[in-house]
Amino acid sequence: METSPLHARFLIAELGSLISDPARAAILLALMDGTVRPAGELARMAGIAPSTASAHLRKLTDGELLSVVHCGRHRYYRLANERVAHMLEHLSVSGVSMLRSCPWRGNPAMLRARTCYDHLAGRLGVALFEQLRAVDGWSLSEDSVRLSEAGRARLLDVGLLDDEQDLGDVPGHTCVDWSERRFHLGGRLGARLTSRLFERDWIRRRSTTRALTATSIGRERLRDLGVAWESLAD
Amino acid sequence: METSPLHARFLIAELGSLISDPARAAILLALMDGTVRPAGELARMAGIAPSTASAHLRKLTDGELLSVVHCGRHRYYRLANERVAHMLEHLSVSGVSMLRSCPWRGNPAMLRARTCYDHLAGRLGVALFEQLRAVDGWSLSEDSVRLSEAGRARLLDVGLLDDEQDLGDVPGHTCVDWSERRFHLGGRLGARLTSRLFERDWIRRRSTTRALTATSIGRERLRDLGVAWESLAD
DNA sequence: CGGACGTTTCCATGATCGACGAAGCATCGT
DNA sequence: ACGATGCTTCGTCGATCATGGAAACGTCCG
Repeated sequence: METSPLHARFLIAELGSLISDPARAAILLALMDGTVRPAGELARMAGIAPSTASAHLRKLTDGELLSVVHCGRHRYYRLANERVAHMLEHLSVSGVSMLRSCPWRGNPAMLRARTCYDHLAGRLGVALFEQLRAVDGWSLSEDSVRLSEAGRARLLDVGLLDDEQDLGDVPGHTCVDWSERRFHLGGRLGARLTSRLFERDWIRRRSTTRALTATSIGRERLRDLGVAWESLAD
Repeated sequence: METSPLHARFLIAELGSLISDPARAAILLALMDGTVRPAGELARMAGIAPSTASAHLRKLTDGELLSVVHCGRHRYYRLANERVAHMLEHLSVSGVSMLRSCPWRGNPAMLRARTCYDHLAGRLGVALFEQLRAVDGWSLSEDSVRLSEAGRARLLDVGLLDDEQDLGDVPGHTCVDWSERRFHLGGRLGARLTSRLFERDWIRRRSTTRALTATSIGRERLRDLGVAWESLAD
């Protein structure tokens, strides 16, 4: 169902209010790379007093643009989820790129496969999404992506899912992969499938970065899915 | 080059201010389907006095979110360009879909091929973008898409471009095609190529809608490009 | 030419909001 | 237990801004 047009204006306006202040915009920009920062540091980066920053941070968390984790006497803030990051990326209007700073620029490993928050991105993420699309593996609706029967069968086939696992109710969403200018899968479904890839030891993190590498067993299984790991290199 | 981080906060904040008012949000929502409406109608739809609406409309046009055309004693307003429309589409954060109302839902002809503002969209738009990508026809940079040498050669091959035409300097950009969850080409380059398609009579408008149909000569040429028009039907 | 209509400009009002300092609260280190 | 540190709450001031009515401007139609 669509959002009630009567209320949509208020939702948009509320969101607009949140980003209509330069200090809040600076805070959001500072967090756009996915980092987690304490309140004081954000105050300094925005050039405002701690008390002022606190008020802004409260608004942003109340508005569900930020999330906060208590840790001792520190409070660490970060973007609430990847939807917020994408929303901010798309705020550019006048041809000016406000893309989140790309730490993977010129990093082949990151371009090939990486995590985007909690799900798969890069060429591997895109390729998997496309391969499952090719076999009608997704059921696309207006605002979500779910695993179709065919998709579930496919993943069961290659051994990523078990018999009893039914992810048909888990919603995901398409996620714009700007490094590839294509879509990959995000949302809860994207996170679930990615954690399965880790559990099965098909993929592993490369050292401390968000870049990923496929294990030998993973490469075999990916080939079963129609994705040649070798071809994903630049 | 990236936008100066010092100024990005102000650009974002300015944009936020523009959409932070329910009345302005209502105006933008009313125009999100691409329609063109006079000031009085927008005032009525937003539930505010004409004088108030006039002030809002001035801000929105000054902020380059709307454009206005004089016509007699009327002033018709519309979204400034498709970037604004996409920005608004992407404003949804809380899982609520604020996608522009899709008049092509369940309309096979629109899904197959249509214009999106001034460029090609739907399955045909996506397929052409992907086919040229497959032959390295695009040179993708951070914030623009241009025709590469290979791409120019390809289009020259199939007869879409002439010898003397060099669109290498015309910038375009990727444009999210939500009906297909893929990218197609927008921006000035997208517009230029699309108008070429019309000039060559490869495609024509279907009656008065934005839906398109391929002529028989067009279908031949598209096949040369690796796009089978018949396969784009649902 | 004169009245109707659509739109904008001007103006005064009321409300909202961001700014910072001081004080309060919680936690860490010694 | 004590001060130091990180952060929030409170109170107040000043600036900004949305609002609608009245008046002015421009255009269309008798």
